[in-house]
Amino acid sequence: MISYPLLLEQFKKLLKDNTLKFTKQRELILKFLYENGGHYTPEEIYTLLKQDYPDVKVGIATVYRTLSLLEESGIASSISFGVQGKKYELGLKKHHDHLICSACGEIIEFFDETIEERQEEIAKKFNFKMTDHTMKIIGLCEKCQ
Amino acid sequence: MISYPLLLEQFKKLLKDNTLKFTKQRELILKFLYENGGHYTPEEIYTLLKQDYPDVKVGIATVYRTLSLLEESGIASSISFGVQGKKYELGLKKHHDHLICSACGEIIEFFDETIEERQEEIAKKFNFKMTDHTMKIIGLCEKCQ
DNA sequence: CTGACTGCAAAATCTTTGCAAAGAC
DNA sequence: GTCTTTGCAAAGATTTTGCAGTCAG
Repeated sequence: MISYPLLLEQFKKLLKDNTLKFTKQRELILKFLYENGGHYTPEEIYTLLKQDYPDVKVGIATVYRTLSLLEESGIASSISFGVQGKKYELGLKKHHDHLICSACGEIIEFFDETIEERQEEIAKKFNFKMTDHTMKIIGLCEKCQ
Repeated sequence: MISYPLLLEQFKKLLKDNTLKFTKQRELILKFLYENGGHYTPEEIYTLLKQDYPDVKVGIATVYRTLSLLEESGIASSISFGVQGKKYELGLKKHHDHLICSACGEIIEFFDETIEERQEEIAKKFNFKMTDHTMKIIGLCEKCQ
């Protein structure tokens, strides 16, 4: 796992390369995702940031804008919950898929080589140029059953 | 594939069993999904219905309510496009997953036994009681590459 | 008849945008 | 200084809800 200072450098470079500016808000959001390491909605990030850093002004719009930026740059990725919005996580980790508990919302990550391989084959079979893929297993986690 | 009259009977029975009423609007939406057999957003269904049956009054709210009903009853299923909403299709067919072209929006269905099996195993491994699962392969279709 | 259903418009969500002020470089 | 970014509030987009009239059983 990459260290935070390194990640920060990477982010700063990315900003510089695109003539974007490094701001306190952008750093806070990146840091939040790094330190908390889970899946969060924009709203959650906004609320928790305000709570943790009452002295720094962050608007919800900035959270959205920054998350989009992080996602476009490949630093973060999102997982969609339909009408209920999206949750974001840092995309530093190896690719993985998700098990989602429909009762408590818990998200468990997993990776399965067989599935990955089959996906490649399926894309090839349909002459699809695969750019991304997601897999969600919805159900009840151990606790909620 | 089930015939339409049979599907309609099934739907009517479902309504009766739940003390719900069989209405022209509900029938039209079911029929639309049956005859068009693809994936549609509520908005699309609403617009096309008004176009095809100018004499029948259907409100967008009814489309949403009916689609939810069909989904809850297992007659239809939806596939989520994040912020861009959901698309619905009849769920009569055998379970399948989707290849989605990010350029033209085309949706191709596929089924892969290996992936299905692995999903079961993964759920079991995490003590998850799987109720549903979705897999989307995003990419560029043959035409759009 | 009775209770469910409908369309309408208003409300609710979630997300994006316009703009003037603030901040990075 | 210049040009990007920000927060705010307003606007958008999509979906849901309240309600009085309508309709199925």
